[in-house]
Amino acid sequence: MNNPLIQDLIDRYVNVSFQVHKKAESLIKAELGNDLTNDQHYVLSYIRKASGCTSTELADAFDVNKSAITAIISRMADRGLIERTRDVNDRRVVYLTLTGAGEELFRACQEKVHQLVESIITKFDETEITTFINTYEKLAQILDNKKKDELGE
Amino acid sequence: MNNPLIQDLIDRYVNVSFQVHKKAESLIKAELGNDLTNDQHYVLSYIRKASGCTSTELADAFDVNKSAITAIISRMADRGLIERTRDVNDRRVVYLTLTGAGEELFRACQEKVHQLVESIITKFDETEITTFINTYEKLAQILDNKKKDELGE
DNA sequence: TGATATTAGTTTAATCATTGAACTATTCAC
DNA sequence: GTGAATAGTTCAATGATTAAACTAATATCA
Repeated sequence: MNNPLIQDLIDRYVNVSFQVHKKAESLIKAELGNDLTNDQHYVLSYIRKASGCTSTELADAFDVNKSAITAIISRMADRGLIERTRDVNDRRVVYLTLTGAGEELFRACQEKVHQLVESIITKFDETEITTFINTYEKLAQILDNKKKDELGE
Repeated sequence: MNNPLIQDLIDRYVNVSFQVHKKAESLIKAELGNDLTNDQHYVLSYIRKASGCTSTELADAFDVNKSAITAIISRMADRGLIERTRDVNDRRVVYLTLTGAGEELFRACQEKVHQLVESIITKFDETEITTFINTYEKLAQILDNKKKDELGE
């Protein structure tokens, strides 16, 4: 297609998503300091919500190789933030949970991240931000389907 | 603040931005294949628009240490994608430009990325996507100011 | 003018993230 | 009960990142 309007939207989207992504990561990283990398923060966040999840599930959610997850989990397990427990019935499976220390560190980091996000989104009026997040969530859904389509083919 | 509505928006935003970011990176990565990493694609894209820019400028735009840029540029210069030219008047400064090969590779990759983005944004109606991008751009601006504020303090 | 600051960029050592391939151990299927 | 599939790990290689020390060039200003 050669609709110039669409081309312009694509350009703007590619540009802005790249910029926001870089800057947001950087601001979050500043909040996390030396306690957690951004990836580790994501992983803690995921396990906290889905306590007892598996590496395979994480690899799916994060769209990475299972060995990448093994590496991240190992680093955090070494620091006593995450615990691995083998399933008694299917001994191939390993369940992931936060330790007390993991929970505590996550809460402290999440507090900072929420304050950061709050300081940002309160610069929008409520309708604007709600509309934005709605579309954003729709986009997440579309990307998810896109992924599944590709695997299905 | 304890406004539960805001808290909900923050939760939704943190979640969705994380998801979209992961999935989008992954889809773009699939398009780029073994030709370029996502970061390298960003760098080519930047230099193409700002031909003759410096490492310092890139480090600013990408919010990373200058040595990170040196490393990325070096890898791509080794592959003949980017050229470094010293300023004649201020011999500390190095200007970055794409080589012919860099230009060509970028165009091929950009073509694929644009097709991907087009297949996604055409699932929204035009008003929706325009509104979304407008807010997104406003967000980019706010993040940028936030960054400058922090440096200023 | 000349000593000192600053600036642009690189190098180095260390760490984290990622992949693909080979591997272990377990369970499933027939 | 043998062969295929599954969950997870290990290993080797590569890329990205940082902080600190460094080189080389330019700016400052006494």
